[in-house]
Amino acid sequence: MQARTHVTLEDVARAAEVSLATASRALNGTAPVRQHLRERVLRAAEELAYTPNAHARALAGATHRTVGVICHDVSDPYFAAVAGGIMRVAGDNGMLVMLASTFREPEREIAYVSMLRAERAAAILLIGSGFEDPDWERALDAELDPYLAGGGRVAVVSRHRSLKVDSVLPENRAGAAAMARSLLDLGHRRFAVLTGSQALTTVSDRFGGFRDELKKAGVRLRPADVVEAPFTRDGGYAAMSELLARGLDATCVFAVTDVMAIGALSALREHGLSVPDDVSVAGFDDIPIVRDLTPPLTTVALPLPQLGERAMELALTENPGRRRRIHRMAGEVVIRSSTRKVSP
Amino acid sequence: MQARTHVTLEDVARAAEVSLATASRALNGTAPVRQHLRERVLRAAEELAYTPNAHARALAGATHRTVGVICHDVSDPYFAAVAGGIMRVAGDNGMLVMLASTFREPEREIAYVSMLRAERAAAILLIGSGFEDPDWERALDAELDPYLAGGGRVAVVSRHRSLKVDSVLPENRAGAAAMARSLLDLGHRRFAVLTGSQALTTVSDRFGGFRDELKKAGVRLRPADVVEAPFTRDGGYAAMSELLARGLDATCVFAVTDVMAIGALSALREHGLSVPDDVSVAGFDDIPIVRDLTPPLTTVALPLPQLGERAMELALTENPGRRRRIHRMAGEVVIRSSTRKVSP
DNA sequence: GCGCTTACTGAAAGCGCATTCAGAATGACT
DNA sequence: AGTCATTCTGAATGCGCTTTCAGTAAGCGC
Repeated sequence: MQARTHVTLEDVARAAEVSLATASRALNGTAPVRQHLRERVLRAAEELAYTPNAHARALAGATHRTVGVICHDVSDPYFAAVAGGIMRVAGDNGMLVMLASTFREPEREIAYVSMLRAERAAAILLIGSGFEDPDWERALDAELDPYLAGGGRVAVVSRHRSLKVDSVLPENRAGAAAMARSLLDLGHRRFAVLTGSQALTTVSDRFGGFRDELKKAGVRLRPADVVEAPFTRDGGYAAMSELLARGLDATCVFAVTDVMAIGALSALREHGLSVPDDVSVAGFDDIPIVRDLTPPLTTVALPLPQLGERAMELALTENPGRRRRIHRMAGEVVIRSSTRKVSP
Repeated sequence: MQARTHVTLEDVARAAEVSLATASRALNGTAPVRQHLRERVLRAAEELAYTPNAHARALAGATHRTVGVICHDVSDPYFAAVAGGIMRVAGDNGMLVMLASTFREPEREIAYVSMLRAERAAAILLIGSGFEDPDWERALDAELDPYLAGGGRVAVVSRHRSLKVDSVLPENRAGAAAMARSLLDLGHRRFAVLTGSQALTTVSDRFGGFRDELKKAGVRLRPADVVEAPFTRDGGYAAMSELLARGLDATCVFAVTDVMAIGALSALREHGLSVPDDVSVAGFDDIPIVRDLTPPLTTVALPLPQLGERAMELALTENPGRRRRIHRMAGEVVIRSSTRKVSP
């Protein structure tokens, strides 16, 4: 690096012919400063294009207006939507958001928490399910504990087992159960499920809620009816293809995320099957795009941006008792055209 | 805020019974430290769950490993894809990304640059077209100049007029022209265009490239064939609806972004028109989802993640001569099923 | 004009770290 | 053993800012 000679508060003070302390007070309004002095300071700052050094500021005790957000992948519409909500309220509160994508590598998650800790971020938000390996979750706890002890705020979205930390929890189980009921009401009795790793609470809740509701109605899900695949469009495509390859014996396919459902739709189309005439498809999340698919996807709608907004608000809000606050958000079944009454 | 009593390097040094300086050197490996001392320091740091204070570090002269990214809206698939690329290379280089969404408000953009400047971010990346009002662009320059002077790095993606700063430029004009040629080759002669504000270079390049290429072929675009709307799905929907309301007299609709094309597709569908049988539709960008639409969208494919990657690389790369480096990236026409030969 | 309160102002003390500089310890040679 | 180069180590300084703390000047009543 080169000189990097920045304008400092001292330069401003000198130009305005006041002391450092007065300049600081004039700029921040932390204490009364006589009119003409204040003006001189403000003018000097303006002329010198002074920008306070956030590091010096944070070091000197002013609280740092930065929050960290960790998700799996911003380019996934689900995270993008949640992140959008977070950034909106962060922006409204004058906060800067540091966003990190782990690309589903636990090492990165830990590393990012550590960096965020080093940044003394005012809050850390973890979005989306954790990792399957309990060792990683423990390592995460170990990283988070001292942060919390040091006064840091942590909030998680859709991440169950996480320590005693503020949480925004979509009601995955109830939503999936409601979807199962809707599908049963349409007359479906033979189902297939496209799922992600069961080790993730989001998945096990959605899957469990769906399966249990079916069971209540006397409908069984055979192991062969359930395919596990990565949480991506291609994962959904692959899972659906596998199902198709072994001869699909279901009138309805439920994917635990919309993104997977999109892949499924594509596989079905390629296979010459019509949705919903030959088979119904339902998803979960209601990411914005699914409204515009053909056919528009039946899904469990989650208020994605609000998930992020609530989490950010929780993290920004004082929590005197240090109790774990949980904010549950219901999902709502939205029947669109990818599902239909089963033909008798 | 409360106590926030953090473990400091001094604590570690004391626990390891060495001096501050030695502890620092052992932890950073900036100078040789005798084996047994180093081990003691490392162990102490481990036990105390020490995390260096990034602010103190940055203040003391170590370069700060943080980059700022400003876009219009992360939840837009275009920005999400570019941001994904940025975050990938940032992560690989141990950098933390601060992402800000302006929601298309110029005040926010300026405010964010200022905050990023205060954070002494190693680089600032501006993604997407600037604002229409030249005053804002000037204000932005004024904010950026001292940053550059102070050794900061700035890179922009798809933002023409911006000062002498490293740029990654998709070839909007050429891409649109190529698309026009493809469409002409399919026999189309009557076109409609869905556009954003012409004041944005991205838009005027795409629109201009398209229009000029048509003109070369002797095909005129009447003002009534061009509708301007916001850069969103709903903008595209509204623009298409307007066109439809006045009686669409075109065999092919070109939208300057895929996101707008998605809205257009929806409006067309609602209006009972079939794509591509009644009308062809083409977009620009090739955001991931358009492959899965029905029909899959014909579009100009831009390597979105690479746009971000290149920009980040430019910003991370030393630029001794301080010359403006421009990295152009070509778009490629991808014909899918939303366009067809015009029926005679 | 004196004492007292109130309103500002400035000098100085850190915040936590990297780093310089001087000094101590070690080793290699004569 | 004595000299000198080499390798480590620690005390001290400063990064830019906020914030005490100890004033100084102004305002007021008498």
